[in-house]
Amino acid sequence: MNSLSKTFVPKEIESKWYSFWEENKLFNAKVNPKKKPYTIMIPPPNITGILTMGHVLNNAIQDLLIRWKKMEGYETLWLPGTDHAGIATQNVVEKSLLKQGIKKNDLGREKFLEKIWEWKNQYGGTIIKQLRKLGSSCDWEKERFTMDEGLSKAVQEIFIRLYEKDLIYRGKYIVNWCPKDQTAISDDEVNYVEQNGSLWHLKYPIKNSDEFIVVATTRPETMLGDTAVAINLKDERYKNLIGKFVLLPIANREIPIISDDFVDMNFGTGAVKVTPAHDPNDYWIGIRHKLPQINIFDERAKLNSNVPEKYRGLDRYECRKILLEDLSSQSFLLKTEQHINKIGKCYRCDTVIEPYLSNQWFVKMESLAKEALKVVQDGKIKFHPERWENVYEHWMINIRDWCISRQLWWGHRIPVWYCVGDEKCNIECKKPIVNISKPEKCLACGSKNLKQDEDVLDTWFSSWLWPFSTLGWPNESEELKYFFPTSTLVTGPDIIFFWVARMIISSLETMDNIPFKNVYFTSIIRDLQGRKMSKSLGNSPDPIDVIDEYGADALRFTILFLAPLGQDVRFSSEKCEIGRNFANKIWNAGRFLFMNKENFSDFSVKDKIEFDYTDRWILSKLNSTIKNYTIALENFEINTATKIIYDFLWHNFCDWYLEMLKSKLYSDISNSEKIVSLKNAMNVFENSLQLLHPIMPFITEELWQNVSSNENVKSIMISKFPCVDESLIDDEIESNVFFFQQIVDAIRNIRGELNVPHNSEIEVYFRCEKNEVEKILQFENQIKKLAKVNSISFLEDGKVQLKNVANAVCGSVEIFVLLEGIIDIAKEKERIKKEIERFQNLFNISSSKMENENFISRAPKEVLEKEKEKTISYKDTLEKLHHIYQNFE
RNA sequence: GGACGAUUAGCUCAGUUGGUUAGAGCGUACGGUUCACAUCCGUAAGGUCAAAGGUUCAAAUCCUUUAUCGUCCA
Repeated sequence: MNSLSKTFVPKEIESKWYSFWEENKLFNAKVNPKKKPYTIMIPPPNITGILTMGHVLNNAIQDLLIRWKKMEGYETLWLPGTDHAGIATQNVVEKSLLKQGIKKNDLGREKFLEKIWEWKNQYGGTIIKQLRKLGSSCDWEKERFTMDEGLSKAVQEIFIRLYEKDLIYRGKYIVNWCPKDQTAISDDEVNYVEQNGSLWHLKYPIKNSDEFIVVATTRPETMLGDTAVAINLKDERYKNLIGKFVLLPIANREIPIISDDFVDMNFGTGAVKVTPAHDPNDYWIGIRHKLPQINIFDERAKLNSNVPEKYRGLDRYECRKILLEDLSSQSFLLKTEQHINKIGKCYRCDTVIEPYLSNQWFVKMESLAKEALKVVQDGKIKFHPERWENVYEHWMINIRDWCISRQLWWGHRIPVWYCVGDEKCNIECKKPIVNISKPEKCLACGSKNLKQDEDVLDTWFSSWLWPFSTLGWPNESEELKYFFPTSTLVTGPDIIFFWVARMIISSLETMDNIPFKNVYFTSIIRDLQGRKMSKSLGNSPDPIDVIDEYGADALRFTILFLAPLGQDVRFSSEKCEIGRNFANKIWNAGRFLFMNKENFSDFSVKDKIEFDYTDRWILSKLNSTIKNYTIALENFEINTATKIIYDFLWHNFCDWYLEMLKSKLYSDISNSEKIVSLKNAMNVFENSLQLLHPIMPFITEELWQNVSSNENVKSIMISKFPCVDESLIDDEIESNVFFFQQIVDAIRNIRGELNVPHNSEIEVYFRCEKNEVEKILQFENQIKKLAKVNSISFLEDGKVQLKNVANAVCGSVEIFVLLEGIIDIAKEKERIKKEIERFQNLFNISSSKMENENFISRAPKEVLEKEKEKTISYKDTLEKLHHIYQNFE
């Protein structure tokens, strides 16, 4: 192993090992009754998407879980795939065709879909390719797409099942309608912009009275479609009007005065006109109060026949102008206020969108939600962090029906046919025919003139089946039986309603089982200013660039290190230095071990040699690390786990253990003794690499291949995950080594503070109890090596007064560092004085507690005992420091 | 308006059920390149834990209020 370069170069090994894993089929999962399954379904990214930092975090966590569970002996399946993203994909392709001068409508539905498939086949796999760069151990042979044949079948199947159970229906729904493009658009496609507008106050006369109620509106023209006036029940001004009627001006209709919590008493006059057909909020008020919905526009937003003749055919803004004049002349317009409001515009053509009622398909959610709520409340499904359960509950309790139809071409076409019919048609022909394929004829009139519903289903209507449709449902495959329910879902909290909740619902409905046992909600990645990373801001680093610069391991490590459970994380690519430096550190620790191993031509040991305290110490530390690391992972405390292994490798293994090992390797002990320690070092290193592998797969594989103790196992991926050996956790050894470390720290502190040159070795004297002499001597060589000391001596109590020394007190041990000629007495005096102040402070705090009777009577015994010891120790240290200080006088 | 979260060193963040001398990484200052690593090693400075009350022998941690920021819902 002399080929290891001085610094770790990720590029040289990443693709090599990824191919190795794939060629050896280490990512592939099989039904294996001898093993327990562990399954993760990837949240399918959008085929138009490219890898973002959010994906990096999300997939690093999934890969960590999969690799860890695989090493623990589970049959792991991480199933990858993508979703077809109806709106996004259709828009992308539509735009690119427009650049070539081709319009969607000129092509027609079938040709356009062909174009989308072409696009999908060419570009749709981008993100999947990028995931490999990260090291993701997905089972690529099982990759799925939401518009695959099998998954499409699942969509049709669930639609029909729910329809037959009367859980799917067709109804009116208010959508964002673009009057220019004449299509509904999704909420995401509406841009809300602030505009200077007006707030018009209109007087509505109350029936059988001379009084008026004044409503304030930003859209007076919609009054022609008003079906109520709403006020807040708590509003004293209007309380007595509830249940009365007003006579709607111009339209001359009677409409009721109702009360609804939605009404903001402080906005406008506190009374609002309700137009259920033309405002989303009013729509819901209308639903709650069973109000009629009067649509006053046609699809071009011109007034239709539901308004008085005078206004028919007018554009909505033209109508507003004329109507305001009429209201004014008839004294219904009380006043006009300046008002800034937000209006929605079509992101494509900038036309003001019109909330518009249209025919849509819905899923009845109420009955479905009940059990889905229960499985989370009962703890069958656990959320991490838990607090998202509240959000989930709130949504489930206040659930609304789900509008699943979309006016698009790209997606699963709704499996519904309508009889277009002929002269024989009757009422029954109007009933939709729900069927996977086109029925031969209308069941009512026998006509063969049938037309499929033009709309497609919401993309979420296919992804809510993802945990089981990907395994073959509705077919009862062996894989479905074995891998379902899945183990953990890793996703963002922003899609808890869109996706997580709906998967739980669909799974309970079709599989009669939960879809996953745990849900891990990831952090949101922000930039350094705390802004969400987004394409339009351009503040999102391209993870592929980051991988090229720092390496995939470094990126994975850094993002997991920075992202605590449930908190957002501020990221910039420079932070990957944390991971890169750590990788380099491990790399060099490996180099050190391999280089030293090569110094021995025969690496076997014949004599029976026991481990010394340094070896037992690192084994003790290793085992508590294994224990804490595993507990952290089991609790989904991933950044805690990351910190634990970082701290162990860097600060225990490298900083102390390897340094102590050096002093042995360069001493005159026997080769066998050296080899025993070196072998132990390699064993501990191997275990550390295995712990770290799920986080940093590439570098650990590369190093493990050189350190592996088992030649029958070809990859660290399938080596056995370290298991804690409690018998090796040794408190006594740990406290002894801690004692030694404190001594070394104290001497180093003196060296550092007094600027003793690195290469000048120093003489050190100790003054301590007899039993501690032995203890210190045990560490003699290590102290010499780690604190750069050339001689160690002991002073008998009170016998010698040393001048020209720097002093330290370390528990009951006094340390004197001989610094003839170097030491500045005044400076040293100052240093000791500071120490005295520090300990005096500690002593005061501690002793005042011990003087507090309440503390003594009420604090638990252990706390009391500990405090007592502290007081004694501080007092002892203080006395020694005072003594030293007096020596200067 | 409601719900949830955040506020700890110059910066980014840890801190489990109340009891440690409140930690880490980066940055800063000083010293270091013969023997794994300058992507490194050693040392140090830096905090009235957002504010005010309260509970307790004991509060960064629990409770109340306030402020600022953020997310979701309406």
